[in-house]
Amino acid sequence: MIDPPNSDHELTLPDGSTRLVPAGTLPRDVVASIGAGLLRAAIAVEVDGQVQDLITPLRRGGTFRVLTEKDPKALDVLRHSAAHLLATAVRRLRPRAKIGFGPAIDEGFYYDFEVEEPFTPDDLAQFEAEMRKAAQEKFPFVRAEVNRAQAEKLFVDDPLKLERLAELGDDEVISVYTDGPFVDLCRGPHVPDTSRIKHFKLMHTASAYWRGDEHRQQLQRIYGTAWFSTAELDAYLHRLEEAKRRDHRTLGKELDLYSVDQRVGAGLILWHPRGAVIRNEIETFERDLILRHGYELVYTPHVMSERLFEISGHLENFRESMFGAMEVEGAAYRPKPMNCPGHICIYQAHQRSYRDLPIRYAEFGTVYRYERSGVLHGMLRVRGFTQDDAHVFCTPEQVDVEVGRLLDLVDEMLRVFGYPYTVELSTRPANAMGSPEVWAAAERALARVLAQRAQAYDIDAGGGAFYGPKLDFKLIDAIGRKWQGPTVQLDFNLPERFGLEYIGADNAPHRPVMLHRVLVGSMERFVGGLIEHYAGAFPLWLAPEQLRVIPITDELREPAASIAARAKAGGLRMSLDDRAQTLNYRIAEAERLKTPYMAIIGKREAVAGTVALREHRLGREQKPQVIPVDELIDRLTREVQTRALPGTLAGAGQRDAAD
RNA sequence: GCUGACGUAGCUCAACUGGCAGAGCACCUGAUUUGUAAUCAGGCGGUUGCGAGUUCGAUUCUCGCCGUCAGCUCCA
Repeated sequence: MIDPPNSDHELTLPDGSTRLVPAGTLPRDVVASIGAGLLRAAIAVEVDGQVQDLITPLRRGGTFRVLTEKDPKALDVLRHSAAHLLATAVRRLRPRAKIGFGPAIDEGFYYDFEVEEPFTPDDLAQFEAEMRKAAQEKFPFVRAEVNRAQAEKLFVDDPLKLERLAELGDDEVISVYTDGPFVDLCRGPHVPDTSRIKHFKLMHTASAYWRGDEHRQQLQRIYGTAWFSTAELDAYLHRLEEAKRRDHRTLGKELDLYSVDQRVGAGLILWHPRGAVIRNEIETFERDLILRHGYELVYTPHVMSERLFEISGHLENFRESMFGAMEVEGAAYRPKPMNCPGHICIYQAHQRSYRDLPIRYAEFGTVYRYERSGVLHGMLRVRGFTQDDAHVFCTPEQVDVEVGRLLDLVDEMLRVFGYPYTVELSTRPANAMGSPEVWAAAERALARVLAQRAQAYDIDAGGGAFYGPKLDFKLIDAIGRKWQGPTVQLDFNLPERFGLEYIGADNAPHRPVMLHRVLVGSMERFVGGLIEHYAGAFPLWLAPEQLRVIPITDELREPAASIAARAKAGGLRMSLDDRAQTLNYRIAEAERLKTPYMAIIGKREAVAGTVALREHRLGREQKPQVIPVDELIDRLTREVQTRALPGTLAGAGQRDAAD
């Protein structure tokens, strides 16, 4: 609540007590009146849900809460101040550097500078040392509110700041913050002084467009991270290491899953046999799943006449990201960027009755999109990929049921891979087509279905596509990162453009609703994500090689070969390693490939009809498990059939840290 | 696409300011017959991403192209 100027503000403290303070009181004074210890610990305060620092005069009343280091919201304040500290250091060492923006971001902060020469890693080390010095100097962050003329004078040498200043409305408070030698046009909030910024590190430098506009100049951006404790900083750096260790590009090479080849072209994936096994298992699993869920499989061509994409509108909206046209007998053809037009044509191959609906067409459809060279990234961002695409054509009345079925399908699918997920409902954007009534009805339908199954969700207001609202599923991987997952989109546009119809019970034509949906999205991106999710140690059903049979000596080749043959007959993917190498060497190699199981055959096992089983996931400290061959095959076969996740096996030990 | 860095054997990486391109692993051959994460020896392997230029001489310097990486921008 914004109180009239000059009146008193009523503050409600967390314990329910209230205080009346004059407008313009500094939060610092309020906090001090609560306790001196609290003032020492205070980073900032939250008033009526707004974070502000201790030296910004109170302009409103409401709930009043002191933020200490324990509060996640204080972290943003720290990081924003760290950005100022960075600018302080840079300005000391590079007085001519012009300053841009320096906000807090997810795991740290950055500051943009306009300089003649790009920064080098050496520069970064110097800046960081200078930051530590400035932190020790314990400069207080001092806030001042100035008028426009004063501000223009302060930033006369900083054109980027002047540009920002010019955008501020006349009714807005212009505040500047000073820490020691550095002054910045800034809304705040900030920590009390620079000595609060202790646990930080400059990460890397990169360039960024001013205001994020690729037509404006590029600035030099320095990224850093800052935390309230060494432990948190170390944990963050450790998370980065962990992410690097799981990088699908490195593991993809080490595990021989895929490659790209300059001669083939950037962003085009070559699936090696071991990677193809994973993809094929996923496709087979999903194919069975969707057939059970009432889908029909279709196939459509990879190259289609450009006229089709004129009808669909893709050409007009996405020409820049489509592969170029090729001319065939005077007509232009293009690699398809989407599968929908093909599925629509199949729908339109017959006249449809309401009795036929819903119709659900599914295809593992390979599409090609021109992505700018700078955005390509391993398997995650490519120019050719296979979508597990499907389109549901239904009556408006069937939308609820169909969306419900999709939620079931998504849940069944994601559980198998061990991904928790969140759901986001994206609603009508400004440039939406179709009537607001239809949109509202569709959004209500989506929300209703989510509510029916008590599925929690966030709303991304205005985040829908112009042609319809959508549900986005975000996967959470093994180290807590979010990935784009399944999407379900309602489409009011394509049925209109293509003139889709069905004959209703009233014997009149009606327009069906179209649902687009993908589960994994793209096989390339999904498998890339799985590599990182599992850190290359796939669950048995996906493992390229499930079992490696290793006889200890040459004399045991025969019994080992017969065990291998039995495993193969049992449907397991296995190999026999009877090379004249030491046992240790062969185990090391199988471990390097993260082979889930090794069956080692010595004299004792050959005589007893057993194997000494070694499990990759148990790591270095493990005792071989001596079990009968039948049991081995039963156990592994069952593990494959149940698609057991690593760590969910009966009697499974802790996963090895060196996984 | 833009900015910066980079591209050397299948992989990971060396080679001071321009002066005969090297190592480990992998691979091949031979020896070793191994009890749970790399046995020993020998050998093969390169138009230094591609193409121009400067130079007596280019992995090294310059330009163009291709690709990779970190960001930015973009992602139906």
